[in-house]
Amino acid sequence: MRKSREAAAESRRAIVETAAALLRERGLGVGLTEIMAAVGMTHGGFYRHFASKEALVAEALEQALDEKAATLAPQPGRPAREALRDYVALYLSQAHLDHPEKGCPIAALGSEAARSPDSARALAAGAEQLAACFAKDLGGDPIEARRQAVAMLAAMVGAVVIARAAGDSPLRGEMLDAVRADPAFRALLDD
Amino acid sequence: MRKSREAAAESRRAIVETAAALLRERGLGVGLTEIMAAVGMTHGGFYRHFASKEALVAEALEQALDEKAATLAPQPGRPAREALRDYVALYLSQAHLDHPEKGCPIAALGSEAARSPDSARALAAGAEQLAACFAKDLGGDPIEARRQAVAMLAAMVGAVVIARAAGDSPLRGEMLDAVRADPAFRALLDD
DNA sequence: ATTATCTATAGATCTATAGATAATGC
DNA sequence: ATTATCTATAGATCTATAGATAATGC
Repeated sequence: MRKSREAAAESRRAIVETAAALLRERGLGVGLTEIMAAVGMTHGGFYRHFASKEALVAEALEQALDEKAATLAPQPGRPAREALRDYVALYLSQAHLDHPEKGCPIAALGSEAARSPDSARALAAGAEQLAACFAKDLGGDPIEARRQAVAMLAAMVGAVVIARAAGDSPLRGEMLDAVRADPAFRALLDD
Repeated sequence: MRKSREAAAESRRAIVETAAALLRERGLGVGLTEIMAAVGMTHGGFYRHFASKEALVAEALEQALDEKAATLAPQPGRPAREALRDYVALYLSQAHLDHPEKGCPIAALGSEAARSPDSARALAAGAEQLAACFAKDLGGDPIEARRQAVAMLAAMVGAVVIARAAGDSPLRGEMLDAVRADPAFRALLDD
């Protein structure tokens, strides 16, 4: 049942993509058997593509975070501040709470990832990337923009983590509202 | 090797306390065998005290969060705002980053707990409790105090989650500094 | 007699590896 | 001939339970 070189590369890509979604949905404890089954393969084939589960996890997180940062990249003819505004609005939305598998890996996996070095490194690199994009898009004094970018990232991640844990209690929506109404966020979102 | 009723109650208390620390240190994946061994018992004795692992986890998280909220309780002859200031200063400290086992369960377990209903309920109840204490201690207009309390909680949790994932990169300290320097936090911390 | 704890184990995971299979690519 | 994938399995977990043991508490 061997596949062509091209098809094998596609298998690899599918494993990373599927892992990126399943990890965010179910956590770092999700098994290789389940990931491979979701791709349509058996777990035995895994080690032709990756050295270890940890290697896959790191690659999946990196890719997911790069995709997120890419949506913040400057687009010709569109103000950077607008791209940031849309990013923040989507981040602080019910849709984001409901779909961790497509959402921010830091919010979905932050507390667990801090305990496994490779995952932590991937998340930290992503956080740094996001903070740098935020600061650039905010503009103004670079030092204050950087500080505000880092503080905004903290508030966004914390709001989504707590709101998700809140289930369907009132705190769920209140978390999003309270952060959106904070001065720095209002200035951006009301633009 | 049976123990007295009193000693059995002490065993139960020790299991909850040990679990509260180990869960925050190692995550929800920590095994009953390890928890019981840390208490000085074998895993076989566990089910005389608890119906399931999940029941222990919920109880351990509840207790840890109650302890946290208790440090915010009003003390005779001490301004509420001062208690809140100290709480926030400790929360946003290197010591808190370095000792998750004694720290905030929401920051230590937030993203994983969101996936297991009982744990999520415990964390959400704790978050609500903290938000209510914050709002009361902030004083002023109740609506705005509540909003600010919720937003501060989000920023604090997010900052600790990201800072812990950041390992020893510069982002670790920057996270704490950026949130501390945010207007609402400065107003409180500079008192 | 009751019961807190222990030993032992069932049954279900999980990561990783070994060896077989069958299709690609030379 | 090479190699992508599969089957099968080793070895190490993990939660939960069954039954034995021995000390408490009546």
